[in-house]
Amino acid sequence: MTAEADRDTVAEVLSALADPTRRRILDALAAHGEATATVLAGELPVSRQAIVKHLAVLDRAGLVAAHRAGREARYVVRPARLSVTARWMDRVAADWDSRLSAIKRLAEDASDA
Amino acid sequence: MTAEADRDTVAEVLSALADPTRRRILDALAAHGEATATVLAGELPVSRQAIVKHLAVLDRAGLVAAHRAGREARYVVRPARLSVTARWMDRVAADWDSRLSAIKRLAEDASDA
DNA sequence: GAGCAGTGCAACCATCGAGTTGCACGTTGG
DNA sequence: CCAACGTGCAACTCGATGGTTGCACTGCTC
Repeated sequence: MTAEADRDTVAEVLSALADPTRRRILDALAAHGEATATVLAGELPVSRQAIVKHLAVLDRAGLVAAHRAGREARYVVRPARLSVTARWMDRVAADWDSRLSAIKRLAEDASDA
Repeated sequence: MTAEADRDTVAEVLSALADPTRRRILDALAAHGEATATVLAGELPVSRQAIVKHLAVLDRAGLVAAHRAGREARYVVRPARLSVTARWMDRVAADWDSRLSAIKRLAEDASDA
């Protein structure tokens, strides 16, 4: 995956995870291993339709995958994109850290002079 | 930091990072090491006031810190919360992974029987 | 084959938030 | 000292989106 694709992935994952209801859906989904929108709607305080929309967002972000079993649409969590985003975040944090220590070094050198 | 505080932190960081403009602000800020809202507004295609609001959000999320120098308010990035969120994400991804392999094992056992 | 689950689609509403503009206040430098 | 610069606060607009309800369709089951 290229760096640009990574950036897009990260953007989608972040905005998908920004919503509390979607995080709860992912929690419930992970707990079940596999579940339908109707089942999830039974556990969360929102309508089935709301769940369906959220699942669509999560699907676009690659955080869940769907497969049909007869008349049911079963969803599963997908960890890959989450790992990508976690790594991105770690890289950014490390980058900030090194920049900050560079600044600090400069400041100390200046006060030495 | 307790697990609950972590969850709150993560929620705030995620919704702060969900906005593309805020990510660009953080980028620019990291590049400068230290910058004022006015400077940032000069580099990004939004007004100073928009930057100010975003910086307030980022400050609440603990991703930046401000200090006054005369009539200026200088901002700096703060990596800590970002690392916390990255670790949280990694834990969740690992959790999903183990749940998925547990399911898979069950499925294989079932087909063996 | 009739009826019931379960899904999918569409229209609609309300709220939230990103962005703008205008103005008043403190700070600094000629 | 006053003029200009930078900041902070408030009011307003507007699009995105989370949520709802209603209905049509499809597949299971008796």
